[in-house]
Amino acid sequence: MASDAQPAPAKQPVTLREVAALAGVSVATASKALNGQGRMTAETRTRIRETAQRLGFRPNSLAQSLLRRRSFTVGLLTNDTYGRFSLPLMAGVSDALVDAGVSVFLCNVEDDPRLAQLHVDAMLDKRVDGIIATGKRIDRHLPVDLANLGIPAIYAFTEPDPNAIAFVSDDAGGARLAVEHFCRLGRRRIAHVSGPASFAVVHARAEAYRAVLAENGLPVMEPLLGYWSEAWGHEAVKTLFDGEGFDGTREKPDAVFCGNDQIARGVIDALRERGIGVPDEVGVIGFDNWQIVAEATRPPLTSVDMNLAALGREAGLALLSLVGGEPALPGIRKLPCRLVVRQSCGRPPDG
Amino acid sequence: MASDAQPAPAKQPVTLREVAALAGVSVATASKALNGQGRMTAETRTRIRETAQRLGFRPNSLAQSLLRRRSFTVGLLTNDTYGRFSLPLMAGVSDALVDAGVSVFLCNVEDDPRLAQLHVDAMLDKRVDGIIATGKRIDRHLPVDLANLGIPAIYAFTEPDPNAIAFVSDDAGGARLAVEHFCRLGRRRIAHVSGPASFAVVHARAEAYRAVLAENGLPVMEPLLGYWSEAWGHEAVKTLFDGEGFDGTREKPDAVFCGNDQIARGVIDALRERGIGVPDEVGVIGFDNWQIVAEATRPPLTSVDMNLAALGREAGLALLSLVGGEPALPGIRKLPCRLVVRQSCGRPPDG
DNA sequence: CTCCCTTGAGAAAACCTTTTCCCAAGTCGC
DNA sequence: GCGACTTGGGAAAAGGTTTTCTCAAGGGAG
Repeated sequence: MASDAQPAPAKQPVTLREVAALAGVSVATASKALNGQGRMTAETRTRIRETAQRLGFRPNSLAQSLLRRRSFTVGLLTNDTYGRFSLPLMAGVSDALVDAGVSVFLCNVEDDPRLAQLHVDAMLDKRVDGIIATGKRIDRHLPVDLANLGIPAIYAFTEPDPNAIAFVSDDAGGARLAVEHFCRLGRRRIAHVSGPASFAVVHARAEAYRAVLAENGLPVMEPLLGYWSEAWGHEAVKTLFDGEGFDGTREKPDAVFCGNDQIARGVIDALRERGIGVPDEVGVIGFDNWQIVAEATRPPLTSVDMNLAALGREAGLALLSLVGGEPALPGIRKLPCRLVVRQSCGRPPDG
Repeated sequence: MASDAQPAPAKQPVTLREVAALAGVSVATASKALNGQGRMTAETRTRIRETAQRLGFRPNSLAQSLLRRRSFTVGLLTNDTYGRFSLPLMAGVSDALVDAGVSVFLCNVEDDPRLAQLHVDAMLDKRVDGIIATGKRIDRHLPVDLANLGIPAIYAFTEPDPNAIAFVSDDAGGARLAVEHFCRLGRRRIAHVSGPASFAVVHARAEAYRAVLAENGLPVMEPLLGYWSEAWGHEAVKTLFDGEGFDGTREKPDAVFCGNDQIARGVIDALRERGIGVPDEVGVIGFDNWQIVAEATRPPLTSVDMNLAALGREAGLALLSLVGGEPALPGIRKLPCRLVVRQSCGRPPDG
């Protein structure tokens, strides 16, 4: 026989109709009882609730969505294949939304416009309440236009045009954090090695680097722009220590602020090979706080953390309020970074 | 006025009813026309199709799902926070499903049973067609039971009980690939440095390592088990080169097969610091083929790739056929790894 | 000229829930 | 004792689509 003592393998989900029938009421009343709406005796309400509980009733979200015109789903579009940036961000988004019962479709669209359109269409068909777009790097845009989709769109860690809503890390602020930390530690010859000039963040950070040095009356060395790789970090060390040095004084750096953790790692490895002590002779600070790299570096790498999870959380909350109909001004919100101090930057001279 | 020349900002999505009205037919006929069902004159069909096209009609997936009892969504559950393994896998899953119009909810549940249950419930409410579960490592299970959910579940890169359906990488095969490659290159003293003994894959790979050496009549050194970190790679090199060596012969290794790329990187760095040439004196092969690490290693690291994207694709296709009602035998399917040869393993002596 | 069959298309039910409107019975005030 | 109001609960529509059933018209066979 089909009846056994098991706790019901939930073959077909229980519907409200069944709950209502078993509780001896109409579906309308059952619905109201479960949603705390309508008027009925307390006895009726509890009876219905208990019946629902006993049957393990869970409302069909599809039916609800159809009626409410709200699916309680959002799409997260990314072109960050390895998830270096998008996964922490996604964690934040998810965290902000899960309590509202909102689930997230993750779509990796690489840089393929056709694939991007395919995913966007699929999400539109599924009536997502909104879309969050994120990119590998702040100015590497997605190959698809999210305006005029008829649903709210929020950008995170990527800046489209200025009349969209975007959340990005405050890269200039992050750079300040790093360089000012070096200043406080008494470093006086601070160099900057960063990624390609084609990235907007490279310039934002370089500007901040220059500004902080100027404020502290320290000499500036023209930032070395190259690639986001360890190999470039190695190469940059050659230039830094075999080259001209600062301001014609031929002084060598006692600190290097790097554009990301991979560059920083390359720099540290190259310094070690030259017999230059980190952090004693030269301090190094990275950017991104990619834990797995920062902690494996010897010594462990001090790095600027962009708080991607917080960024994702903010983006999620903003989308939620947008979906809820609250108005929001377009614009770009910069969220502060934080410095995660490990051992590569050194300690204050006096302890 | 509300009418302007813009290409219609699609405020409210177009419904089938509107298409039908404009084409002068009933919704039933419109539906059939668009789905290639029913019978009607070719003229009617094309007229309806053109109307739909012109209005930019896209069927409401929610309504379809409600009726078909199929939502064209699946959930991907993971506890891999940084997405090292789950993102490539997800890419494969997504790739397998996107053409079927299926979207993927990504849920990172960390190791929190409460959070896991929350996500599973949310997905059940949304009537996902199935669930794919994946873990950080093959034997690090999710803190939630996916049996008896009433929908198909597939495991990828994680093995639950043997009467589930799981796709995992053939770790033993991958290890064979690496060790046999060393043998072909003429290496004779092949050591193995791997992760913690608490991981099943560590033993699977170690077994294969022993087997291949035995088959080739080469001496076995007891595998060194430790951690999945660079630091452990460093430490292991001490043991390998300051210790007993092979079989009391006190011979030192001329090759090291590592349990992952981070260990391999640590080993290579430590060898360089000892002045031991890689690959000339000692060859090194890693596992995971974590591109960003493997390519940054000097020299670039030869590594075993678990084909996670392929794994994801297989899992996605399997789930699809399960959802389609096709029966599938429970069991664990192992998918082959492949060796990605870079420079750390050396070339054939006469090559 | 009938009868049957085919063709083309529409009506309606179904999926599941929410919400508005409605009604019957009871209660209160005067 | 009567009107007005409250209370408890149900009927029905709505959301957008698919599918089954139904039906009218037309065509061919006898």
